[in-house]
Amino acid sequence: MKLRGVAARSQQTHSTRDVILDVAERHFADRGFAGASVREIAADAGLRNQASLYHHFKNKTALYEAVLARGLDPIITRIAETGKLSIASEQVQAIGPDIAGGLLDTVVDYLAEHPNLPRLIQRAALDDSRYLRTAGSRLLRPLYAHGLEVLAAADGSWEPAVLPHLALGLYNLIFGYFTSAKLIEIVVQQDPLTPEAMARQRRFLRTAVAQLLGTTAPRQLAHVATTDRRT
Amino acid sequence: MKLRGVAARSQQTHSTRDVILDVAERHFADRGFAGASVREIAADAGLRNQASLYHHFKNKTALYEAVLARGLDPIITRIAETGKLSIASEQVQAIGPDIAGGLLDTVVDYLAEHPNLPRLIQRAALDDSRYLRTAGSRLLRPLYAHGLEVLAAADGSWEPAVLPHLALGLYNLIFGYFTSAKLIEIVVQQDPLTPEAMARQRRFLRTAVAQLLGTTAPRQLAHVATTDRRT
Amino acid sequence: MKLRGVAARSQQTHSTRDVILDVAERHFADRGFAGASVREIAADAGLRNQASLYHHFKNKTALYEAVLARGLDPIITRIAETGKLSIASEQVQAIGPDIAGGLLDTVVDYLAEHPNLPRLIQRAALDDSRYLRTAGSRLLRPLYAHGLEVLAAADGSWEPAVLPHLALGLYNLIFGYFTSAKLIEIVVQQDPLTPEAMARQRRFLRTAVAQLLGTTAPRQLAHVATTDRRT
Amino acid sequence: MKLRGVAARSQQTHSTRDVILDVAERHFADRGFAGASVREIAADAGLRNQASLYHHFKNKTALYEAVLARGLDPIITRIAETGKLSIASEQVQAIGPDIAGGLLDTVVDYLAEHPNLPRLIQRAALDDSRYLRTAGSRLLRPLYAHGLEVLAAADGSWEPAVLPHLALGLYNLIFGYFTSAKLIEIVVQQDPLTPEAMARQRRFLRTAVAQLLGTTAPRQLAHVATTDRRT
DNA sequence: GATGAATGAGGATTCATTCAT
DNA sequence: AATGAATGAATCCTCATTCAT
Repeated sequence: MKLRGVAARSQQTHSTRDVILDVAERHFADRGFAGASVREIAADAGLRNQASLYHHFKNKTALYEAVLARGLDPIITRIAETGKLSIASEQVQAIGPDIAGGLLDTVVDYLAEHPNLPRLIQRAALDDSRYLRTAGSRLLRPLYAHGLEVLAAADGSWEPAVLPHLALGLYNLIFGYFTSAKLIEIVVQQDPLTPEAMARQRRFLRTAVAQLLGTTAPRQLAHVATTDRRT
Repeated sequence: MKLRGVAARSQQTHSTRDVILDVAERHFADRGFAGASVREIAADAGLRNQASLYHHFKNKTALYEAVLARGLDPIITRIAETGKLSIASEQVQAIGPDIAGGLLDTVVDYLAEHPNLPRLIQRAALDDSRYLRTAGSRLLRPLYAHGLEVLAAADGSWEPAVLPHLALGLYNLIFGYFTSAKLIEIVVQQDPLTPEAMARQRRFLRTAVAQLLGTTAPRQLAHVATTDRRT
Repeated sequence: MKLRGVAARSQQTHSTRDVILDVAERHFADRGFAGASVREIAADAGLRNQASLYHHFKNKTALYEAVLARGLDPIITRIAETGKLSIASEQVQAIGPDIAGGLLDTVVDYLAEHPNLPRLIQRAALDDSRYLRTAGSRLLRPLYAHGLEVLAAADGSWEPAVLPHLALGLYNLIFGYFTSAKLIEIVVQQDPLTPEAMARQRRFLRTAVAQLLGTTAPRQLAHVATTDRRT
Repeated sequence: MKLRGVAARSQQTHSTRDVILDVAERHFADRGFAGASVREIAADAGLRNQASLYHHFKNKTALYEAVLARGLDPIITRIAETGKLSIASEQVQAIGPDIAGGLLDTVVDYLAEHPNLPRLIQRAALDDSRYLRTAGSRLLRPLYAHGLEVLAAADGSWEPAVLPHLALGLYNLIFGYFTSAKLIEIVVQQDPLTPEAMARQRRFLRTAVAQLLGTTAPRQLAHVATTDRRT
């Protein structure tokens, strides 16, 4: 069995398809859909020729959407699962903060491990790609609807009409940190993805979310904040 | 906004250069640097030939940076001015919320009038363009330093190490609304830039900022929130 | 005619090879050699992979020539057989018209049943493919020589030098109908291959051929024309 | 004024656009639409780069249609003009054969001078290109309708239902000679476009058309045929 | 006999840019 | 200040073909 190039690898951990997806994720996150080059992605994936890539993905667009789907699915799944727990419990209101905290950690952990993803998502949000329009309707909408319910139950010094804005605000608070990573590095001149920085960000998020949801006194939260799961 | 023949307009408010900048801003915001096409920008600007564009801008990059500069300058100026006021006053702590409120309105008003800008900035942040690296060091850093001072003075149950995260969070809260506009439209199926939506967003931001800075009791803020300047 | 899975059919009338030939004939006739795609032919033939096609034909050219050969052989055979009959009879002159009529029907019938063929041949003639150059020399030349003899014997107010042009004219009259089928449909807006249209064409051809050969009075031919073999 | 490559020529007889059209006509006629390569057309036209071609024609398709239009226009114009003459005269019936003879010479002369054209047209008829569908409806249909009128008036041992077939037959008789040129060369092993061959073809056509229209006795036509305009 | 994977060469088209007018 | 023309490099994608299984 004589294999050359990628083929040699394909028997191992990653299939060619997965290698391509990995490389493409990085390229799309770094340079956006328009800025990424199929030629370069193929080359970085160890393919001798662009044509090979088209054996696995019909299109640049199909590749892009496969990358997005692979990245988004776990997030959506995690959020949905956490959501179900919260729905299952009868005391949505009381359990709110804990849920929120758990969800926060879950999502932030995942994003921290896949730092390409937030940029990918943010870029997709900026282009209004067809994929987001589809995935948006199908996946994000129920998620959003559920989020609103939780927020509505969580208390409310908030007038109902403003709740959607609160929801979006929370999203921006969480995702924005990663999205602005490049910007942060330039201005603050610190790597925002070190474990220490991430720990601080997690602490900040918990407190901030608690304050915005208004269910817990800041002081209590400050206490909770010290019991970090991960340094 | 398509124009037929530059000459017709050039006597009026907009010089050809400005027309190009307007069109380019839209294109860069919509599709990013790589996705925008000089040819299309020239065409949309009413130029019959791409060559004409090069009479006004050395190349695509120069055009891009001119667009960024024109868009960023007023924001930075406004923030800087508000900042000076706050610095000038001896009672930073007491005056904080008002300042914050004023700044908020100032910035949000400006962004609402130039909805391309936040997307432009966000894209630039994702791309880590040379321009942002330069402008970032020169303009954003002092701005950021000053912002930190204000936050530090504003009280806060916040531990000092987390303050940079708070600063970034506030930025994301404010800019993210516009940045995610396309996403919002898809998920919520409402135009996020109508006067009504903007008013709600302003109310949300005031309350949220007050809660995060922790200087004012939520209840009072809720009251303040009702006295909107703009519908 | 799309097939799902070659295996299902291969036991029946058509072997995979024949299915491929059928599909290829259609594709080559519709789009020409250059315009036809091996990939699409393979797909339309129910093959899941282009590679399979190469099991049956060495390459695209071999496939093309196989299609041509399969299509041309019966025509040449039929013409040759009719020719022999005519040669065998001592009274070529007298028997001419009948032979011509028989040959006409034979060929037209065959072409009507294989409407791809005339287009295939015409395309091959336009392309000057290597195959036609070979087959042309080998098969068509004797056929042509024989045809000339028949024409020469058939009487004719025709000067000998013009006879080759007459021969070609007859060919164009017969084949051109099918060759221009697409054109006809557009201009006349009628399907030229319906039984009725074919019957009219057969009637036209008999009369026309008789007039051109000049052996029979038009009036008589008009009579013959009414005794159509088919519809 | 320093000019290189095509530019040098463009001041002279042919503009770059015309040079491209000339080259493209040859390529399309030789190899068909699919078989012709934009790269090669550009190169043959003296352009250093394919991109230059796109300055003059939007598309390969646009180029193709420009070639077809440039080739067809004169033919259609000539036929239409001859048609008007015939319509103008009150005695359509009597004048028929002369008109037919004049038209024949006009069209055959033009085709003989532009031997690419018949192959171009034939290829277009075989592909059913969008252009033919358009031009077919717009230009060819009235032409065809007019032709039918003339045929109907010209006499008629022909039953009306067969007249369309007669019209198509005449077309095939005239165009087929050029269309089958490659085939002829192979089988007859003579260049079909020499002045002598063309003269014979013209003689053949006149006699054949007269016989098919049935208005003149073959013997008279044979006489007319000797007074050739060219060679 | 069939197929998944890979590949070099070439397909048409668009890119940003330059030059002479 | 504007434009028509030209161009090298790159774009995405499809071509026919091969190889190991």
